[in-house]
Amino acid sequence: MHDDLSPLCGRFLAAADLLGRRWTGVILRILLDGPRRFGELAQGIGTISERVLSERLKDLEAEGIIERHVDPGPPIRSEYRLTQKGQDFWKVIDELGKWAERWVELKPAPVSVSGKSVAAKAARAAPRKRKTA
Amino acid sequence: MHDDLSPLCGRFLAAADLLGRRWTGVILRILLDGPRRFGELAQGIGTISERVLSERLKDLEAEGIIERHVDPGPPIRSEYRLTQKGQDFWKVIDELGKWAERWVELKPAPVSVSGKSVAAKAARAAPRKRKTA
DNA sequence: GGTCTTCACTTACTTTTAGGAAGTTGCTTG
DNA sequence: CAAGCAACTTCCTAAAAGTAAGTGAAGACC
Repeated sequence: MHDDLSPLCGRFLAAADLLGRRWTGVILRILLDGPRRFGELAQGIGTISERVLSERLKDLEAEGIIERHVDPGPPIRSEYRLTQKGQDFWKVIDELGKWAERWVELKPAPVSVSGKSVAAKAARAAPRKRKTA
Repeated sequence: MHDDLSPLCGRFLAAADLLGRRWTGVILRILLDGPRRFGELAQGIGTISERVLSERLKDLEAEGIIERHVDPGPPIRSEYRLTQKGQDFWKVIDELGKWAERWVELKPAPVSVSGKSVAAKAARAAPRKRKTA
């Protein structure tokens, strides 16, 4: 079956662990478009909390994936940009994006189309993003 | 900068959210090698708790990424396998693996080589996998 | 010059998710 | 019939993430 896959070694586990933290993929996706400031990232993502964004940026910086540049030009502004290690992540993000385009259907709203409840199974799980409550 | 990337739309966010749950990438990586049973997955991953593995498998099944086949041949056994949607994920996992090969350095152990503490920064964060405690 | 606002974060507190271990069900083996 | 799988659940604790409010420095407004 895809016997040409990279092996499941410690390296892979570390990478999966990184991407397995919430928002990491989205942050990387945005930074691949170019450097961004803290506020821009927060806005671009929309639903991330500043607390977690701050945490994630520190994680990524510690991993050497992004760099933080502070411009103290009085209105103090910081900017985050990808290192080479981070830039190199682009193929992963791109493939994820392609997969999403092919397979993810936006659920427009839990409406039923011709009697069949479209978002049936989704309803019984998903305590993530219950912003509506 | 990579202006040919897929857009940051709802589809991407959903995909990133999926992969942003811990263990998802690793489970997919293993299933890309072929169908696996619950116990095999648990063993293959090593450090996942059965509780979470069970949860993650249900998530993935609900998303239509894997299928659960129960073989009631008295020793009841279940088997998980990828659907087409799941198989199609292979490029993402493969790129992640390639990135990991290029950029992830295995930290052999927190030994100091010639006086310099090797795992210096790693030490102050990482309450994940503190199995050693 | 006192007040207001922005930016980039922190702190404090709550909820959700993950980890760890023991229990459950159904069937088999000694 | 006690023990042992296999595949899960349950229960309980410990990390993460969510939410809101606060901090500090620099302008901008009045």
